[in-house]
Amino acid sequence: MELPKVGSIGEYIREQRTQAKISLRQLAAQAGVSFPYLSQVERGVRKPSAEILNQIAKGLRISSQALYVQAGLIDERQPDSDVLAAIRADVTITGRQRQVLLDIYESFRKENQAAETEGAQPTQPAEPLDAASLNGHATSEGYNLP
Amino acid sequence: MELPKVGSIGEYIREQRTQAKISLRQLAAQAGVSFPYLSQVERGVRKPSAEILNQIAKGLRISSQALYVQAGLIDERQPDSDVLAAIRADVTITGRQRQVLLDIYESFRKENQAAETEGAQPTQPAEPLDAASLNGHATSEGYNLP
DNA sequence: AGAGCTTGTATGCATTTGCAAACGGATTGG
DNA sequence: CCAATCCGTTTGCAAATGCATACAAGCTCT
Repeated sequence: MELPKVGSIGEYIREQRTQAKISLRQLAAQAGVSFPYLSQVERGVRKPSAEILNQIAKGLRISSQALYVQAGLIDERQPDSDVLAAIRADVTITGRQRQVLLDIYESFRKENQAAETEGAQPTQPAEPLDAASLNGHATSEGYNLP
Repeated sequence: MELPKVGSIGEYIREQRTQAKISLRQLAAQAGVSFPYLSQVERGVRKPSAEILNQIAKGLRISSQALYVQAGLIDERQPDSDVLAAIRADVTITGRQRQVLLDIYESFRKENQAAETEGAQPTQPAEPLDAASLNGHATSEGYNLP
């Protein structure tokens, strides 16, 4: 019951391989994996690790990420927001900074959504983004918002 | 320059975890993996599979792809989505909110860069994110919202 | 002083990966 | 006709993953 609903990774690989008109052994050689193992992978008997997947993708000349998505290793759920995805993917900031940015951005979104559904009543949110919630979550006791 | 010089994936995970100020067990619980194994992963004793990596990324609230890149499982350089561009392109926030996010993000970047070039203690900034720098840097008087 | 709680780490064990070798089945050709 | 190759599959087996359990060090109470 754990098996993915559709298009197991193996079928996808085999499809790509047959479409490329190369044999199992050839692909295995090009990918640098053993052909028996590739056979098992294609039939779903074995579940390959990411490294093997990466090598197979290289041998197939397709993008690794396409395979990862097929394998369900990347939640390619629609990026709920480009900003969120970008912040999460950013490696130049620390985890805490990331957390702060995510919190602030989400509070912005929430505030705007509330204002939308309720109607044009901008005077109401006397404290739309309260520092307390942020402080409670993040350790930094900054964010004093006049 | 793009890729931060990181020895192993484990160090990166531990760095992100400690910066997020959560314990090993907490992250393990959030990620759905056992804490002893997570310990071994962080110290490089074990090499986690992609699924575990994915769960860790989820528990760590960072993008899976960032971890895959760190682990060397994705060598194709996909332009790690630019946070600044994403914020500028976002239409669900107001102009002032946008300005706030941009300011904060850039101050983070500047702070990290200063810490990098200057100090040889990247992991031990007693208060890397201090509210004073934010407020002092803020051009507009206060981040008051709509 | 201890009990009680947390933190991270070492150990034993089922399960799995991934490979090398051996196996049947088609096709070709000498 | 039956070697000579191709093809893909099956079969053991070393090595690794990943977990549950048990362990040692640190902190806070009363």
